Amino acid sequence: MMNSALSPAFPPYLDGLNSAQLEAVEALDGPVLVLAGAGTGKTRVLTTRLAHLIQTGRAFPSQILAVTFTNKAAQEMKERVSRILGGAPVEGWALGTFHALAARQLRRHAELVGLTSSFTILDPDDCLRLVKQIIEPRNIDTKRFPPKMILAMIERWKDRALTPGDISPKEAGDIAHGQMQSIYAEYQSRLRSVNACDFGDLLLHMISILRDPAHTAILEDYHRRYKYIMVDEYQDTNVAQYMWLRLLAQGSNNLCCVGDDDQSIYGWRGAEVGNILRFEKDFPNAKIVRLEQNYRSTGHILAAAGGVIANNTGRLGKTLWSEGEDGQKVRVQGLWDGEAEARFVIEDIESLQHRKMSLSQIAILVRAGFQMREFEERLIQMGVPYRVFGGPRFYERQEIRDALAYLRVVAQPSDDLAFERIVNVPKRGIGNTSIKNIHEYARAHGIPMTEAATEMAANGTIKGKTGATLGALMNDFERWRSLVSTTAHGDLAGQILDESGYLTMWQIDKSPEAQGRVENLKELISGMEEFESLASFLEHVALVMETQNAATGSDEFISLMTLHGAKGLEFDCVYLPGWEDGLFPSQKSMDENGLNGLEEERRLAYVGITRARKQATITFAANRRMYGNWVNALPSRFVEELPEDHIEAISESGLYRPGRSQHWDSSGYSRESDRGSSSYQSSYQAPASPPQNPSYTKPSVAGFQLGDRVRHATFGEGRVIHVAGAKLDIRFADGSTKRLMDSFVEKIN
DNA sequence: CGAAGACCGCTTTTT
DNA sequence: GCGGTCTTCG
Repeated sequence: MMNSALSPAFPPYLDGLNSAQLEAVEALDGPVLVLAGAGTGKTRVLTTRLAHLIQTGRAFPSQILAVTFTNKAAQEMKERVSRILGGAPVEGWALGTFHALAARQLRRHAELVGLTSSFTILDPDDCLRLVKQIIEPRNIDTKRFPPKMILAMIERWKDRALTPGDISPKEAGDIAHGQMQSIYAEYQSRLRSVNACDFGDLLLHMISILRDPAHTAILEDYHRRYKYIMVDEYQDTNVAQYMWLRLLAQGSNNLCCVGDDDQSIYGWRGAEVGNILRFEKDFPNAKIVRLEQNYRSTGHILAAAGGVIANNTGRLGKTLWSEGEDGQKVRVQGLWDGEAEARFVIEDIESLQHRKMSLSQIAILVRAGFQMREFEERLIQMGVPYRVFGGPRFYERQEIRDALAYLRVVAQPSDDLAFERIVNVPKRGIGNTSIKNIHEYARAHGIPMTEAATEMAANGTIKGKTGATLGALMNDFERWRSLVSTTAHGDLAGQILDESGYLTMWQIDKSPEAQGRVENLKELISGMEEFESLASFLEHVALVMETQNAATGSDEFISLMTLHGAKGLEFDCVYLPGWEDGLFPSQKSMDENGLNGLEEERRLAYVGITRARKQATITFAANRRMYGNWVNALPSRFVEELPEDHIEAISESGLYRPGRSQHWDSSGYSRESDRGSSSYQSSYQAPASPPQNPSYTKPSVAGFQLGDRVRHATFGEGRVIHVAGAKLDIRFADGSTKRLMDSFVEKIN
């Protein structure tokens, strides 16, 4: 389409958009829903539209509210928009995650919900501790109703914007012996009393402020401020997020939501596909734009994915098409067991590698984390560099959370949860009994635990050595607090960790990971320096939980991650193992959520297949070891749903399942020959025989052994002193010990 | 108070 | 089969 011919003033950034994309970009006024299928240029539309708003003078950046789900997405949007606009960063707009934006608003109005503007945002760990405290005196059967379940229930209520007052006995059910409503109410009041919020509260409190008739001026102010609102991944919004958006959008009515109902995979954490399905009803006269031209995948891949997702009901309906080649059919392979599956996949990857395929273009996408181990072992054994995505994040590490707890107690003396976390870390002889006493004293007097501890140490309620230690610690906190305004917070943090003995605790620790923890703490401190204040740093950590990835040497590694983690990413070659009923679709999902659960699993299958640009390979195993037991499995029903014309069985062997239509069984298995005689084949000739060794042999440290000399791109030469799976502890020439992924080091002689 | 053994239970995860 | 949590004992 000759866009540039239409008008001489046609901005260059609109060049190359297809007609649907252009329509979405140019529909600036009124409610707009952009239904963007996988690989249809969603981000491009979003960023171009933002740039267009600014470029045409429709809005100043400060009049735009742009919402994403993850910090990563926000970051990407920021960069791409400024690139379109010529490189200068866009200043003054409200671009961020739901939580970051709501937090910013809530700091302005915190008093209206009984908080101060310096409220703490608790991490899930603290929230859980709070729940435990609340249910402890209530005689609740924690076997039947574990704290996690109770917290999850509260979170789901918050996702739906329900406050304790909204919980009917029917809604609460007989969970926790009918005490859920009162537990929730107590949870909220305890949060308030420590001047804290959980993530859900950020939106919940803002909603209650924005819809309070007593504060219409606040809502009107936001209406004046935000002329245009844009939302990414709308299919993942929960009710609370929807309500918040809706309140803010009432002013201008210029709301543009982008999403794909077929990629809604977060229902289990409160996302409401209904939000996107109902958009037209919620926003009358909404313009709907469908992006259906796919620029990512080949025809066969699209058709295979389309065939699977077509089995879902209640879709808005899109059909992806592509101008590209049909490409290679989706390959389907049954294997004997999980080990064979891993062997098959890795050997296939090696053959790709020999054909000069970049490892960075290959991904293995699993349904659940436990599937990764088998692949990791095999990858190590074969020496294929890989990286696991979605492991524990920086902020989740124990030492980081402990350090943050120290800082929180300093910055926020009423933060009881932080206080409890570190009062006896390192061990100071202030045990559970003392903590309980402090807790009771604090509750009885209506004061924070820090204050209670100070009093109790001073007035002799806690005597002897414990009292003295506690008194000294409280003095330390007082002293650190007095330094906040005069000391650079990075230095202060270093001082606190040092003087509290926390750093020493790890320095003298002999375990292999202790060294790494010390490094992490140093990284934390150096990372603080770029923040204005201790408070703004703590805010950042609470909301932005990403690790700045340390240098990883080369980017030549394959990616191993869950299907959930792969959303939004793309690779030339994608392996989708474990397509077995019960594992994928997950039995639990189907048991708990019935048809909805199954359909969400199917969307996950759709997401998985559509990650592939050129080649998708689906595998399933007849036998799998789960929780130490061998179970035999049937191929996933999603395998059956793959349209025959677009798939190819790789070999006839290993296909069992008598009595089911084995449409791939007799079809082509031409790839057999060009793979050559692989060792794995023989094991499948006789699928009736069980594996000789059910507890498969653990590869004894693939490439690396104790004492091996290795070289790392950054750290130089060293020696392997410990091996834990893929992780090696290496002592380097400078005397330091580091725990590294084996794929980042090279063996030397 | 804290270390050591028994016991359960177990998908996905961002903020 | 592993890891987190609870219980028991010194």
